[in-house]
Amino acid sequence: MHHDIVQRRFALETGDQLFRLGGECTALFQVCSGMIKTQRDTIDGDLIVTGFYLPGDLVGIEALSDRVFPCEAIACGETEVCQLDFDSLLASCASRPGLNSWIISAISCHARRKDCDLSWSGGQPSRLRVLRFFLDLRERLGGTADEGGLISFKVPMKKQDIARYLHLTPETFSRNLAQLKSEGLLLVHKNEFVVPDIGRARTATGN
Amino acid sequence: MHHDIVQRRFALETGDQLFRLGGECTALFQVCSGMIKTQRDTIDGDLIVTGFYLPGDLVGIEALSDRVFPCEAIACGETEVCQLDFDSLLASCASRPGLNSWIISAISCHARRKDCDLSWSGGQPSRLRVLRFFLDLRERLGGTADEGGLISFKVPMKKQDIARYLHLTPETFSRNLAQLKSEGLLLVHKNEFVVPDIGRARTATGN
DNA sequence: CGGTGTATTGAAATTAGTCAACAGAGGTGG
DNA sequence: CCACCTCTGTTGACTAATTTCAATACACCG
Repeated sequence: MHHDIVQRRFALETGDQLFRLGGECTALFQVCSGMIKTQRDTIDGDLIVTGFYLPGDLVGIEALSDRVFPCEAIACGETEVCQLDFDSLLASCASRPGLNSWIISAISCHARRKDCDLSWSGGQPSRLRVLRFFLDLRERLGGTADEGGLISFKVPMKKQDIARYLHLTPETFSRNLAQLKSEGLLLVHKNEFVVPDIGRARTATGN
Repeated sequence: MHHDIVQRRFALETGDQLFRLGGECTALFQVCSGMIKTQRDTIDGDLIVTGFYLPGDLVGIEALSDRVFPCEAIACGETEVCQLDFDSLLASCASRPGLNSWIISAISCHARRKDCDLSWSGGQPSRLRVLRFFLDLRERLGGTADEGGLISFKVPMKKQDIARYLHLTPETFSRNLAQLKSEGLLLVHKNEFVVPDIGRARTATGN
């Protein structure tokens, strides 16, 4: 989609930095494969993860207005991204209304996602936050059905990153994950996750 | 600014609904005076506030992509808003590059704000969340300096709303507020708030 | 002067965080 | 190929924080 505005496409390895906090920003990035996480230090020195970006997602939207990145972006696993320069993007928008509404729509989606994140990243008990996180991730990743019709999905990020995203300590996250496994709501093997009974899992989240 | 794209301007009373959850969305709203809050039910039945919008802020950005509001918007106190229709907005963008980048910039600012909210809406102890909330609000509201050079600001929303925004119970919020008052970090009279010593308050937040 | 909704306060129960020790996986070098 | 090292994740006991439940105070409006 919109191949003519892609400036370049490149690959990142695990841990590679796509951009750094405070860096000047002249382009957006769209994830093609893999995963990007964004993170930032809090004012009391903790590190928190502010988002995970999957294929199709745009990274860097927060920097469009003042062109400075408010966070750093790191690849979780092997990742490919496309680079979309602002200036050529804006220039193309002028001549192509469709492109313009595509961008606005994409940014709006991003805002909606963040907004929804706010709904469940705080407040509710940690066990629900963890379960919802995996249900949401499963949905976003799509996953591939195996012979039994179950969908497994690969989780490339470190557990510590998930904990930092959910505002939990690694210990609390680990305990909750163990509990969810023992309840049979999640099956875990290495980085492969399976939700054996979606209906039951949804019920457990209160839905 | 951009008067020609304002479709209409109207006033709301306390508690009036600007739009409802799931409602069809054909326009953005810009707050002219007063305050708008957005809220939503969580899947377990709690009500949470997802944002407070002050004069200049755009409300409804999350709905741009699929044109359905993901939350409801309510006026906190007497409020005036401008309505900006999507279609005419997009049409105007085509002919006016400046308008287009203004919109993109505004949406990006919104995203950045949400992103920063995520940084402090969870995790940190409740006392810091409360203090930071008021420091942030003070900065956004601007406030008016009195004879002593201190800036007081009026807080139109209910305390319960703030609690729901910060993912705290009203009780916890109330206790923290009482503590901040007793520490002399906040002065409160009715809805008027004063931060007597900004430096000390910032230090207390860990900054 | 009630009356209703909102805010505060207290004590108990629940939850998450902290600190410390241990286990496992992955990588490096002998 | 194995031993070792390091980083990450797990588990346990303890501590600190927040929520919950219940009662009371306060403010606004009729």
